[in-house]
Amino acid sequence: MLLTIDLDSDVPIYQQIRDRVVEAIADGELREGSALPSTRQLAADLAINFHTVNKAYDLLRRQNVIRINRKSGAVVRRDAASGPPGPGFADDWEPRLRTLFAEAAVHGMDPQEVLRRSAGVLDSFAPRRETPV
Amino acid sequence: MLLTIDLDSDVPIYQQIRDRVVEAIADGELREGSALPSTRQLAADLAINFHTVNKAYDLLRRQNVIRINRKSGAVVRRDAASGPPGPGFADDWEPRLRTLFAEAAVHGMDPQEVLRRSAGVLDSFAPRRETPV
DNA sequence: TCATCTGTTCTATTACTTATATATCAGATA
DNA sequence: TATCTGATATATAAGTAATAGAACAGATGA
Repeated sequence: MLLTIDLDSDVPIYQQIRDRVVEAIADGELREGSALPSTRQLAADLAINFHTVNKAYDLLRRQNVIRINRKSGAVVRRDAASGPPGPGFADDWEPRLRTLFAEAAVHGMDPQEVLRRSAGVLDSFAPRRETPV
Repeated sequence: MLLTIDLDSDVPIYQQIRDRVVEAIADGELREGSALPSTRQLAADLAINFHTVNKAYDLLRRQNVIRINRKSGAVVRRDAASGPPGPGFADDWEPRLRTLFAEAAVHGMDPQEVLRRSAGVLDSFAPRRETPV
């Protein structure tokens, strides 16, 4: 199974699918250019409605993570992670980092442990492909 | 103004209030034991319904960030950030860290820059109060 | 050619969430 | 006493999440 979801979670299913796909790309399980399952196929595998998968894929497309062609289906964008992030991305991303870290701080997690776990997560990701010469 | 919200955001208002309060605590703007505005007062300041503030405060209470007494109102918990975080907290927190970092990676943010920004956010927080002797 | 699978689009329904609006009550306060 | 507070109840309007069924056109492989 490429992807698992939790129907009991309060995170919407389409959001879980988006998150799992993004994580699979970061982990290197999904390479750039590789195809995702068809919406109907993934919906059948997950035993959910194909409209829900459609919504997740559309979200990934709007976030420039995948491309969707009528011909080749949903494909991980080759240029999603090439070059520096768009200028607007960090402006949207860092406040969310700040909120997440504040939550850890308030619950008593030591700053050093936050950094340790952060480094651990980053180490678990696949190394960036070298820019072709 | 203790707190500002964005009515145009797709983040629910009660969630924004929760996030801002958590951040204010991490920043040291809200000390442990200090009181939050009354629900009606904050609602008036923000020009929103007091039920929305009520929902935010109730969320903060269920997440053990504040205490609510009929007498003293909403107060930042003294023991929210004392001692190590509950064992279940990290299990809930780290997957969200992983999702956020995966998003950065997919959008081409360098792991070193992720770490740099992480350290920067942690540095912006107020130092933990020393455990009384 | 034919059957099938694909993405795309449309309408519809159910259940839940978000935010608002009133109203009431009891305890605390000045 | 008048006022502010938290707490609780009900109601409503708008939006979201997920489901369901249907239809169409392009692509695919037998």
